Amino acid sequence: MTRRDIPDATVARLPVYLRALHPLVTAGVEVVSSEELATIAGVRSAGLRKDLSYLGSYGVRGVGYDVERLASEITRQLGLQHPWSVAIIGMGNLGHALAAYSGFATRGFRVQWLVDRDPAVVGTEIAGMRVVDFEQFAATVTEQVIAVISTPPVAAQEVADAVVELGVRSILNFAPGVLSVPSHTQVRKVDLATELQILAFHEQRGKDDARIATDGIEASG
Amino acid sequence: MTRRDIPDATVARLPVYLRALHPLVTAGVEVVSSEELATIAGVRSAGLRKDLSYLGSYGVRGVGYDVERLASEITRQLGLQHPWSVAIIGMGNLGHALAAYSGFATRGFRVQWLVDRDPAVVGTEIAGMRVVDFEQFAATVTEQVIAVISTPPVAAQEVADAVVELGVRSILNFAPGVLSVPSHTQVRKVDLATELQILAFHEQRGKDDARIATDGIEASG
DNA sequence: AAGACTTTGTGAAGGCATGCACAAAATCGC
DNA sequence: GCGATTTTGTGCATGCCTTCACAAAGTCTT
Repeated sequence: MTRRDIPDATVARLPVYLRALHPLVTAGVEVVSSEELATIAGVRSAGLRKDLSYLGSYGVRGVGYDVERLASEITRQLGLQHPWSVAIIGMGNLGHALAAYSGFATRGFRVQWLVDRDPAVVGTEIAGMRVVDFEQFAATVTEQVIAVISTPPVAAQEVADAVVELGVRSILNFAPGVLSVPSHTQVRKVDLATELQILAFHEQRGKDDARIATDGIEASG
Repeated sequence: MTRRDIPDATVARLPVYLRALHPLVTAGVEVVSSEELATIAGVRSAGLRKDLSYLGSYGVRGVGYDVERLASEITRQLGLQHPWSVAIIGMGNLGHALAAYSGFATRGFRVQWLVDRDPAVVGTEIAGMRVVDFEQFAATVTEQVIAVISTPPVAAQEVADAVVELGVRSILNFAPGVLSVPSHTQVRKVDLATELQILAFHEQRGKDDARIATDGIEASG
């Protein structure tokens, strides 16, 4: 059982497990069963066990998983031992909210740059950080950085090209529309209106179906 | 070919196609081939054709798809002929940004309620709308409504219970963590930190893989 | 009117993910 | 110590989604 090739579906769930583990770690719980953790995470226990098996064998039969060890193993696998630097580009409403979002810091990320091209915004302070223009950003980037694009749609491609040019290989894109990037660059997209439209479809169909989970995150009550 | 049971994966892409069609409609383009539209939407043409085939036969062989007809058909299928009412609950940074987000209005949604429980926030105006408390919201809801939960994590479950009680059957949840809802209620989740963590995993693995698409939205350039 | 050309719609195949069911492995009680 | 009990790890079956490849169906040219 090599630790290479973890299925994409599993990778997408590891953050969920990590999050589910966090309160247990804090509460000092030492051991958790796949059944319990699956309930917290909103998945099936068999799937959880299979997912964890890709990381190696970190459970004890008849007992369960060592909470702390499992959390640290997932953290390691996700590459979150050291925080990642994040640049938020586009300081509109959304960029503003993202800059102030505390969830990044608590989950392994450090927002290091707030970038905008509007001279009226550059130099102002948002959530305790000074907004810089793209040139200043480009001049100060040294390490690996994840770019978050929260510009208006028309500017998104241009920004993507520019950050790729800087060596960025991971982009989280909030602007609707498709980004063209080189093959070595990964893009994840969050489109709020799309999410609502999917909900609308099912709500309209209504009655028959329902309970469709995005990532298998939801549990019934 | 009944028009029931459209696969989930297809439903999730219909909004993308609709968005890709929009500029074509605006530009007055009359016909588009699956190849062209697939490029715009960032998918493969074969998959696009299969997806569209679930809606019925709206293309003409040797020609392509009538842009306007296709757009209106997808709009109809998604249930977007009439705008849906949306309530944003939790007027923190994110709720604030969502309230001001223009993308909802242009894509079939009308934000009708901004809800918060902080008395200091209730009554204030955000993006031209007055913030109400939950009681006022509950008292004025009549029609179908989609609830967007942008509260802190600890309040999310409580809010979910409350809106379900009001008859809401569709929830878009920005709060990390699992929501327990009755089986007739659908929840979609957007977790920003999770998205970054997935990026971090691939960036760390680096080199070998990359170009992993969230929804198959990205195109290479 | 017929043949060349284009593009859709779809059957079939392959790959991936999920869920089941159970053997393997550990603890606990006596 | 040994059998009962618990819980993991995983082989297998099932179902879903994607991709391929091509026949069907239309347009265009001559």
